[in-house]
Amino acid sequence: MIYEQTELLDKATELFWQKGFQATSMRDIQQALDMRPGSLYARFSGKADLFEKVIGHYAEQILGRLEGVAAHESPLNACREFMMEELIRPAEKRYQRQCLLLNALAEHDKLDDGAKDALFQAMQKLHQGFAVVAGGLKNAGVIDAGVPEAQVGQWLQIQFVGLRNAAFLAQDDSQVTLLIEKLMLDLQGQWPQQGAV
Amino acid sequence: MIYEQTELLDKATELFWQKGFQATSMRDIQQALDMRPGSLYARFSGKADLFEKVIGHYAEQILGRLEGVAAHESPLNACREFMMEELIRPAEKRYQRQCLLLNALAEHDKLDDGAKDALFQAMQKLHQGFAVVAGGLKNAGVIDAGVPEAQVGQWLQIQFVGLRNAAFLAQDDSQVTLLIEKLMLDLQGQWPQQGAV
DNA sequence: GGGCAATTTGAACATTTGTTCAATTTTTCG
DNA sequence: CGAAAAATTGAACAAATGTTCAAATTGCCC
Repeated sequence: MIYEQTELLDKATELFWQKGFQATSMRDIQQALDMRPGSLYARFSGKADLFEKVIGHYAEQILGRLEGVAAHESPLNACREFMMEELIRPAEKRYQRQCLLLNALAEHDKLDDGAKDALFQAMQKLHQGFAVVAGGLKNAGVIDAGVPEAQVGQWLQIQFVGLRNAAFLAQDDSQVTLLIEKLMLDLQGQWPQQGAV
Repeated sequence: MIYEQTELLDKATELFWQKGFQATSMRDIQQALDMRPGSLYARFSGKADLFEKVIGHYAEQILGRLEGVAAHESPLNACREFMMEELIRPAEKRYQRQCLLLNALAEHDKLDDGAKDALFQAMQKLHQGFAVVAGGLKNAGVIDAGVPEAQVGQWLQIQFVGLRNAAFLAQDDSQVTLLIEKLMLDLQGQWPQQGAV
């Protein structure tokens, strides 16, 4: 069976997302893609290399979505929608409520240097995406112009990461919705002054 | 070498925290404790059982700390202190900035049913701990009496989880301190109404 | 000290893992 | 068509893993 690089990466992403890096064996991937070991190794130098590509692919996708949020006519509403889409996944895709990057980070010392670098770079890309959203929110007047975008970006990332965990564990999605509304309020709320105690 | 159960669990906790469940081999544990396989298996029925006990031990400890926070004369200050303690760890213990439970959750489908149950129970215990803190905050008048404790507890847990990740990645601890201050402001900020859109 | 129980030892086992490579099949192109 | 090039196959390997258990050691009581 032959695949385009993207299609192959999408399938592998799904597996890694579902089971994690270590728990996903090359045989799992071989079976899911109906490929023999040699064919896979002809495309990727090894499991770490494949994972590295998957991480990059995933980060690129998220970054694109966040740039879309920032460019929306109402970044605030787009931000809420983004959170809802990511957090309220149907039961059969519940594993997608967890963050692929965060899970990878939990296993980061089992990754070789290349994959580790790709992971930290992906986290940075995520942060960058949220900083762009912060910029959009500032332009829209939601946030005071004096608050640094990087700071708001980091805060948004924290909310995103924390909410994903809550959404993964939650049995009732209405709770999650309520927590997203709290996020919306806090976004428009007060921000600490740099330097002030 | 002989160990008390607690001492043994502490050592094992350190290893699992540092490397994760799968990446920590029984041989790692044997070496760290200077114990031979049979001695370990005489105390624990297997790796999963040991991990289960570690998770329980860890959750119990955190719960105790949170109850202390709630009982403090100023729960708000105690809450800030708790966050600072957990998030600003020295370089040699940076791995402790990540959450043992969250990391375990990332590997949850590699755990057997017993360990998985223990993990979900531990997460619930964490939530319970934060709900107790929320109660303390309500008593102190920080939060409006109309906001449910469980909801504030869940929100605090989200902040905790998200901040840990940020603190783990952060290169500058002053950024983390600033984000904790934002948490303090949001805690005293507005809360969404149940049922309202 | 002697004998019984409990604990500890460490070699060994069965699986699973990522990876390799010679042989085979498929594709390319004059 | 036919030969060279590229891709695919699948059996095999070496290393690591969780776990077991008969033998050796230690601890305890009379």
